[in-house]
Amino acid sequence: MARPKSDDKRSAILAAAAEIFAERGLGAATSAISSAAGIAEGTLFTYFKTKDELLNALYREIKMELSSAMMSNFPRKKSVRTRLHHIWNRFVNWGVANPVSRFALAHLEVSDRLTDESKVAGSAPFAEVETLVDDAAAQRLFRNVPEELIAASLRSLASATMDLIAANPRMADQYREAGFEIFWTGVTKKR
Amino acid sequence: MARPKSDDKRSAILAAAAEIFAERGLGAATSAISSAAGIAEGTLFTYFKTKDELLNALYREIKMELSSAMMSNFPRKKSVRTRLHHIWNRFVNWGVANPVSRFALAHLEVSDRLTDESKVAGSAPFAEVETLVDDAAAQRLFRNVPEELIAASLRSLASATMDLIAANPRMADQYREAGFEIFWTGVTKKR
Amino acid sequence: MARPKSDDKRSAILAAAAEIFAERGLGAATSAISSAAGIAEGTLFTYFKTKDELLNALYREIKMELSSAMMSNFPRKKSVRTRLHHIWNRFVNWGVANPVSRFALAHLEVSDRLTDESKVAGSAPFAEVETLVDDAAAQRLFRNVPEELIAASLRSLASATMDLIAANPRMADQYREAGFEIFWTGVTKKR
Amino acid sequence: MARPKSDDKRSAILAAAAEIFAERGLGAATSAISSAAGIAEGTLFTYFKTKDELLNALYREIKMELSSAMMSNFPRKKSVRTRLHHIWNRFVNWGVANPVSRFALAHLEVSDRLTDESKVAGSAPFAEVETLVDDAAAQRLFRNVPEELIAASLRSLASATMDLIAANPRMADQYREAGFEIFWTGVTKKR
DNA sequence: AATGAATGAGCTTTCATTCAT
DNA sequence: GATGAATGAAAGCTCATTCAT
Repeated sequence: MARPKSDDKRSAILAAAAEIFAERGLGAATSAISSAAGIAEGTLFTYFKTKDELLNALYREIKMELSSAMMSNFPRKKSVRTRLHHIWNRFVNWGVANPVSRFALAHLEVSDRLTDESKVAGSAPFAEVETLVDDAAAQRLFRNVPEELIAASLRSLASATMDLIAANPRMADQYREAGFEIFWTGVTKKR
Repeated sequence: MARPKSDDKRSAILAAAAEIFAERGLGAATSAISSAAGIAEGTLFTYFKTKDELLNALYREIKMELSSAMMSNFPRKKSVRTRLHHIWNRFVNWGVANPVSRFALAHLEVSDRLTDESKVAGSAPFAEVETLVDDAAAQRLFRNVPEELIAASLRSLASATMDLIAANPRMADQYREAGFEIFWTGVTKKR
Repeated sequence: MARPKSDDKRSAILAAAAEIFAERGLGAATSAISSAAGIAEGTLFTYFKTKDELLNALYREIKMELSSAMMSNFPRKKSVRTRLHHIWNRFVNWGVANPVSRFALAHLEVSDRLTDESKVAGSAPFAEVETLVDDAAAQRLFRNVPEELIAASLRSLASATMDLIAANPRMADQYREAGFEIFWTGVTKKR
Repeated sequence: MARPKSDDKRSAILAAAAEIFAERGLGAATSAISSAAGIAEGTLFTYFKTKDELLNALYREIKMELSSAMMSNFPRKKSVRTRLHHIWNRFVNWGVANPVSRFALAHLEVSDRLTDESKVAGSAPFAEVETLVDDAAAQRLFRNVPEELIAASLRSLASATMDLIAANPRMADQYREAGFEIFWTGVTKKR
């Protein structure tokens, strides 16, 4: 083989795309991305046939990153609360540590350019969370609310928490813990 | 003035813009908007000097709409819970009843094209909510969490609730009530 | 109406396109055409939505030109020989007088970018020639050759004649007359 | 030389080029050619420095092929009619048997990318035809027409004949014979 | 010599904005 | 003020050619 397609270059493009998209939205020019990645305009298209393909690849990549950040060292045997807390912390910490990915993801998620395959692939790694919620529901830990509202609440409260931390990083620990308490108390039965 | 700029036309443009932006994102062409508004391409620019000006005007308009939807018949004298419940219900109902505005707003809020003035103007009408939260804090109703997390939780939980209702409108009442309970329980002190 | 689309400009584009295509083939850039037509690059596309649309319009225009050149003052009542001679002369003279159209047409005819509609529209004006050949066949003027070979011979001999005239314009009259004699003698019965 | 440039590969490229150009015109990408030839994109350029060089080589190759098809077993001693008939038949049969070469050649001949050298080289093998025509002229076989019109008529009528055969292969023999009769009768003196 | 990734000029087309009518 | 044609600067993408391997 001649020069093989380099994984480095592919990664550089994805990283540059995340940065540019996070900053300027998906309308940003591919030329901005290639130049940020330090490659020629045409080279981008040997790694991703179209801009949409790049978009979808980036989405899946970020989702995988996030999922592995959330799921590494997952305390599968511990209590529901511990497991949810683990997920919450990892999620929030990931968002705080990776604002670029987070913003890029936000843009990607509201766009209409993700294929169904990407959406499926992107949500697959979160199956564990579903199981967890099912589990808890079986244990009758939750208040009498539709199950899907539980997961949605976790996601949305975590996002709100990340925003606050981004605005005021010094308060990170307090926001993160308080956020989880709101979620947990809101969602579980009173005792 | 011979022919004064017509408020009708201005409104038509804003309505068309909301629809088009909701559907296609902010990248949509101004020509799509003018044609949806039933006016000539050039006419749009006598009402809004640039596309960004239109964007910002639309943002402020939607925010005002939302704010007045939330604040009409506000039970200023009633309990904190009643008042928050009022806001919650109005907010969620508005989002459900005005999906176009809601989606347009979502696009606008993640864009980098809103001026600081717009952001300020857009949040001003929500001052009442702040006051309300202050009030409640003074009454020591809330659990020991940073105050700004309260408002953020309300917003984000309400958004999540709207999404669920949009996906499954028959469950509207259940989602709305359950959502509020999660918020209220999560945020107030245990008794 | 504001500035109405001008027929002048449309014609200028078609003329420029003929010139450029004749010279460089259909691969020539649209920007070369717009600049030759004295308009901005974008303006071309308000008159022709795509390059292919321009191509097809040009084809039909040239075919119409040619057809009206051939058919004006057509001696409908005269002998078959006179009528064929008329067509021959008009065809050859048109080609000699309009080399740009002729070359552009040559490029267009071998391209795979003409729609079926264009091909039909382009051949329609030549129905008269068909009729003429049918007529002559009915009169048993032609030698025992497939009818379609008659028309094909006329076309191809005329083209060859035009090429020779283009290479040596002073011989125009001789080539034209000699060409017709070859055609007529080749195609009709010996007496 | 370690690995000499292979004639096989050169031929494969020319064959692939003929096929691709016949089908899509000269605008076709060199990458399509290299892939059809089963070689790498870059390899094409070790055999032909530029696309234009390939174009010109292909033109000459096809012309040589055609010429040798026409001239093999040439009945040098037979009558002018027999010799012209031989050429005619070989020419037409070649075109029918090698549509790819024929179409590629058609594209090449109208392009402006052939060098003068190529044009000269391409016409050289047809010197024999010239001689033949000279010969016949000396014998006063031809009608009183410019000599160059004779060769041009042969070429153009043969092309027209090939087109008809391509459209209706079952009629091949009839078209070929009738075509020749038109040519011969058209061009020679009446008796 | 062979490979195919890398390059960047060039292509067609879109679009916010201007301006003649 | 209203209109929509005119503008030209991008945009995404292609492709002949180069060059590291």
